[in-house]
Amino acid sequence: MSKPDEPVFPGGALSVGEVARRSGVAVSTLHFYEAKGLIRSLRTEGNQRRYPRGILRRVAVIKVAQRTGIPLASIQAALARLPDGRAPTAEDWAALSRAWRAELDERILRLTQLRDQLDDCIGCGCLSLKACPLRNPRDVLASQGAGPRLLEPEAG
Amino acid sequence: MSKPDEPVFPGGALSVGEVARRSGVAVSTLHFYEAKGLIRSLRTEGNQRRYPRGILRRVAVIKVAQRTGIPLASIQAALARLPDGRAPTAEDWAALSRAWRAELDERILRLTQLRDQLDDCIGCGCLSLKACPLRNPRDVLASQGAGPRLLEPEAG
DNA sequence: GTAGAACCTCAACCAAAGTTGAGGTCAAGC
DNA sequence: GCTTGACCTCAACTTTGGTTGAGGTTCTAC
Repeated sequence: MSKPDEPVFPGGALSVGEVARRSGVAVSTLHFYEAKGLIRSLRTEGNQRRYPRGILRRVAVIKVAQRTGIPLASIQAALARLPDGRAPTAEDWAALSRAWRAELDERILRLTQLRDQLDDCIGCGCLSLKACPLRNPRDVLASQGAGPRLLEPEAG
Repeated sequence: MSKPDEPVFPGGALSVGEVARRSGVAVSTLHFYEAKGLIRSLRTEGNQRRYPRGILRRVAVIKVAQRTGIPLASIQAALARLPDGRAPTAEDWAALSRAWRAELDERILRLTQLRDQLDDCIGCGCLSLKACPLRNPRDVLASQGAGPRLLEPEAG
């Protein structure tokens, strides 16, 4: 409360330290995000980063997307599709949110299916049974043709 | 179908290649799991791995746990608590499943909360607002004391 | 009795998402 | 005008969950 205010830069720009403090991400992470193309900065004459106020929203969006389980590379790709010249509008952000909500739905659905299957298995101890859908997709499902699967797609 | 059957080893033991084929994980992954203490093998006189049949269930359990998002180290710890001498019973596995089901519930719950918040935000574009719970935990929530949080705990 | 498949170990490499540290610069207060 | 904190770059390191490759051995089948 009695601490001196943060320095106010021309145009309301924020230093990297301020962005770190206010967004809750480390300075090194902001550097890292910049290297990955997730954020950009202007530089002072002395080569220090300055961010427009919109950076806080952008970082917040990145963190939300990360919490949904989306990898940074995908977040970067999505952010890259935002309008280039002007600041993004509420609708721009909302469109991103809708897309990510769909991915989140997908993840929740898959985890829920897994949970339900696990429930079934708890009752019967069926991880020991050949027929258990959780047990062994290659052994059981693979031999039943290429139809829809109960499980998450395999990583490979 | 016309392929020769897999070799049958004494006691129904399985070679690493068979386990890989039947469980859907790579041979290198089985080596890796063994190095991490998730599975064990007996060795032939020629130093080749042989697994008891129960290995397929064990690997299946590992994969299920991984799908719920549990890291290998935790899976290893959980498996280490299984009875040492005898083969695990259905109830042993069911106990594991119950524990992991609880973790899965937790993950689903957090993702669902996140989704609901995202829903709210889609309507109002509120990632731009100071008050948005998704936006900036440090800026908003942190200043409200150490009470329960709406969001997932921060990684750091 | 030998070809070739399957196996062995060990080390190096990969990707993601950062963190840490060295060595040096910038900026603000006294 | 100097000290101190904030900042800069770049390289190396971390963890998780593996994969890849080199160089060598074992097994199975003809």
